[in-house]
Amino acid sequence: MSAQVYLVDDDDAIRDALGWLLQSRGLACIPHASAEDFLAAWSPQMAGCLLLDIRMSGMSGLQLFDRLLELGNALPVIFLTGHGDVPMAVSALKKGAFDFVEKPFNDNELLDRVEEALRLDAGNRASAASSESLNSRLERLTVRERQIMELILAGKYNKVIADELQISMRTVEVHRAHLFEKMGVRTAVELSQLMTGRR
Amino acid sequence: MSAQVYLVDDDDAIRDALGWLLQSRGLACIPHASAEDFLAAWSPQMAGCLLLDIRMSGMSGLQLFDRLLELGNALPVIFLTGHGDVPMAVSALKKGAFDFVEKPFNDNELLDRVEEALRLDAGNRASAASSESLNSRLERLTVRERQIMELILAGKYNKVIADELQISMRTVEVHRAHLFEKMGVRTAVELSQLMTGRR
DNA sequence: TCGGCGATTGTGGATATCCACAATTAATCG
DNA sequence: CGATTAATTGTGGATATCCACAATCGCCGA
Repeated sequence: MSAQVYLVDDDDAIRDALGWLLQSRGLACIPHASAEDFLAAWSPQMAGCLLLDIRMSGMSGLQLFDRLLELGNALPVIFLTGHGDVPMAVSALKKGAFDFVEKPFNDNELLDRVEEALRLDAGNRASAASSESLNSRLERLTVRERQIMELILAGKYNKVIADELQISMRTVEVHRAHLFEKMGVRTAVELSQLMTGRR
Repeated sequence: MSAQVYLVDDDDAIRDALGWLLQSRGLACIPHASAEDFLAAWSPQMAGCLLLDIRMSGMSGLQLFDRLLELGNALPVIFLTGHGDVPMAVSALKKGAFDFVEKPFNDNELLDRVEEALRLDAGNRASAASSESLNSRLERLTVRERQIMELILAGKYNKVIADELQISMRTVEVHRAHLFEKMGVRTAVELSQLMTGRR
C-alpha cells in the first residue's frame, strides 16, 4: 500500500471532482462518503494524507479528526470547508491539522498543499520506521543489558559499573559486548548517538 | 528585563483594558500604539510574548509579524482581531503564530493563552541559552581540535585518526584531551551526547 | 626580537577495553 | 527431566586510552 490521498466528503459531486483533479497530477485517491466509512477503514499503516470535509451528515469532519487523534493517526489532515469560521480553523491547526482550506479553493494551490502533505508524511514514515527498528532492537535486550546500557550512556567505566551492580568487571564486559552486538554498534559513541534524544 | 507581555494595538481603550486585565493576573504589560513603534523598540532579547492587533493604521499586525519573522523574532505572537478571516488565521498559524483570537474574546481564555505563551517562551529561552553556551565552547576550539572531534564522533580510534591525519597518535591524544577540557566533558560518550542533533 | 600559542612528537607507566577459551548456576519451558 | 536462556565469573594476552614530564617548530603580535 503506497501513498494515497484519502478523501472524505458526503457530496458525490465533490468526490468526483476532486478525484479527477488529483488524478491530473497522478495522485491516487480513495474516496469515502462519510466519516464513519473512513473510520471503519482506517488503520495506522495508512500512508499519504487525508482531505476532510467538515460539514457532513452524521459524524462531522472535526469529530472524525478528534477520534483519529485519539487513535494515533499520523496522516496529515487537510480540512476542506465551505462554512468554516476562525475559531474552528485555529483549533484544528493547533491540534495538528496540516491545513485548513475554504471552498471554493484554487485547484493548483490545493494540489500543492496535498503534495506538501504527502512529502511530510513520507518523511514522518521514514523516521518512524527507523525509530521502530531501533525499538525492536531495544526490546531484544535483556533487563540486565539495558541496565548496563544506561550506565554506559552515563559515561561510566566498566569498573564503576561493576562496582555499582556488585558484579565482576568480566560480567560487565560480556553484557557490554552482547548489547553492542544486538544494537548493531561497535563503540559506545555510536550507541550514544543512536540513543540520545530517546529515553 | 524579565518576561513581559508586549501589546500592540492602536486603540487606546483596548490598550488600557488589556493592561488592566493582564495586571489582574500579575502580568506586566508594555503597550505600543503602532506596529512601527514596537518595531523600533524590538530587540532579539525581548522575553515574554506579543499580543498583536491586526487591523491598525500604518503597518498592519500581519506585516509586523512578517517583518519580525525576518528579524528572527522568538516571541510567541498572539493575534487579536475583530475582522479576521479563515485564510488569514491559517496563514498566520502556519507561519508560526502562537494563537489567533477573535474579538470580543473571553478574558480568562485570553489570559490562559498568554500564560501558555509565556511558558513556551521561557522554555525556548532556556534551551536557546544552553545551545548558546555550547556554541561558545565550540568556538574556543582550534581548527585541528574540531577536526579531531569530528573523527571521535565518527567513533574512530585515536590510532585511526592519527593515520587519517598523518600525525602521531600522541598528538591526537593531546588534542583530544584539550578539546574534552574545553568542551567540559570527560568521555567521548558525553561529547557525543552534547553534539548529537547539532552539526 | 621575545613571548605566547598551536601543532607536533616522544617515553613510559597506569588503566581500560576487547576478546578467545572455558565454565557454573538458576530459571523457564515443553 | 533435558534443552534453552540469562547471568555470572575466571585467565591471560592484545589493544587502547590516559597522563605526567618534556621538548621542537612556526607564526604572530607587542
